[in-house]
Amino acid sequence: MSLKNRILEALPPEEAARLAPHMTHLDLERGRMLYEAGDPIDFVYFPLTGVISLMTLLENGGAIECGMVGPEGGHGLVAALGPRTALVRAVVQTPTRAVRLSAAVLQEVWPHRPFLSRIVHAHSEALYAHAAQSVACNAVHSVEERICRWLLACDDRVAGRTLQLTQEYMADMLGVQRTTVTAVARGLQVRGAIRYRRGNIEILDRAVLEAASCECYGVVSRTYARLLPAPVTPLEETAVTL
Amino acid sequence: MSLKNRILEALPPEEAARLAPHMTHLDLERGRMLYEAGDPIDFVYFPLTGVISLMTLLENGGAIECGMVGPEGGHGLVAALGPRTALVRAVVQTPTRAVRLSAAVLQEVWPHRPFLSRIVHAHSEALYAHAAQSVACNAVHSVEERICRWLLACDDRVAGRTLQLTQEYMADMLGVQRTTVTAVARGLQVRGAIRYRRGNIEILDRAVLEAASCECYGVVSRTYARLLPAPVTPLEETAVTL
DNA sequence: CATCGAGTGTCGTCTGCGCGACAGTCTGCA
DNA sequence: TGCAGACTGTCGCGCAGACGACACTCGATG
Repeated sequence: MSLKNRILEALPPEEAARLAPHMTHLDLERGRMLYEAGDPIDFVYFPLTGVISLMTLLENGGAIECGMVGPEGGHGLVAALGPRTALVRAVVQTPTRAVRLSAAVLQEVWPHRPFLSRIVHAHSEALYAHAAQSVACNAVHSVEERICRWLLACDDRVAGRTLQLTQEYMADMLGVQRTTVTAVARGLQVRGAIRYRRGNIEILDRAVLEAASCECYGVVSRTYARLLPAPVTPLEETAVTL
Repeated sequence: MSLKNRILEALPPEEAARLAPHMTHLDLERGRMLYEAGDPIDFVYFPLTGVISLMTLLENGGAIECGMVGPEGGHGLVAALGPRTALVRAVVQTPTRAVRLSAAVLQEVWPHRPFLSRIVHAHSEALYAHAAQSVACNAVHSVEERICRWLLACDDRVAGRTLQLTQEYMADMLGVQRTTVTAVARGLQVRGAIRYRRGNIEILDRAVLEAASCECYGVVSRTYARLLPAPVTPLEETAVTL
């Protein structure tokens, strides 16, 4: 996977040129909180690789993932539209390389640029589709199905075959017990789908994961593919990663 | 509760005047499907009373509720922005009186009207907040908590104290067993919170429901209150309904 | 008034997973 | 090189809720 953000790649030259002076490259370490719910949104983050998790907060201190932003999107894009306040917490889930853009600049430029405008709306639709599917998923699908779905979604957004995250972290995000995650992970390892090693999950066989995951992975992927710019030369990329 | 849609009520006179000629009053019977996922969106519906449910479809034919639109909002508003395609199924959940507006007119008028523009974005934020909270809710809260939350949310949107819906329907929406709903409903009836009678639920004591529901009801209500226009003269309304 | 179907009540079984406890193992750090 | 803490593995108990079966009751309809 190349280190590119698909929205930035798809920007028409003029719009890219207008925004470029306001962009900064950043490396975001895992666990860093970009926004707490209610924070003012000052910057939009476009990941080149890595996952930013959107989390719903619970009274008991827990936080459940309700969305993801990776190289297919940008976090904070929605805020460019109206109320510049974060609705949910945003946390860097895996080490992330990203481009940061001032939200004020975006907000000023956006209304006059048809491409940006379209992409902002499409992105918010895609996030809604993700959340809506997760509502149903959490209501009726098993923990194993949901874990597989989640691993695949992460893998899609991270360069390389290894995800840096612990089982405990994963359990918290999904709202399940750590011991349940361990049991499922063991099963997947036995079946050759993944390899676990102290905070690193290596994806060995996506086909097994896909078979064991619920329909939600495919449904959401297809929605993203329909709404957002396609990866640049997907065939070449596949060749490279293999 | 008066039969008014809060967005329409809050429209500045000029915007209301511009849209009025394109509006039609409708009575929508329970169960009617306004949009299937993927349908083109031709009309926006502003309920005066009643609930339109947004549903995520599952492979097994099931459909889980992932959002609600009542007198506080409008269904199809989001579509005015960009892709005029329904993301999820929309079904009339309780008998609904609504105003219908051509989406084409809205799409044409919207970009030039600051109020409409703001409201459309705020509404889509609110729907996202609802879905995001439901993701967490379905992951960690009990069926009883979720049922109470759901009854309260319906009650907020329906004129009168009686909700016309069966336990079976409710079970499908929430993605739980009908027998579980029956058990919970029995318990709530014993506690004097509701009264059940063949497809009609009467809300007798909201305080009991609130105590038995999870935090999610309050969280989402407050988000709606923050983002969307307040009910017209809420105090008077309370007096009337009592 | 008889019938039929939709809606509700109830019971029993089974299982996925929450929840707590603890043991084992790896890695970084003193 | 040994310690400490982070991470994973495993076990057992208990329960919420899935799932199926069936009986009852209300209300509409001929």
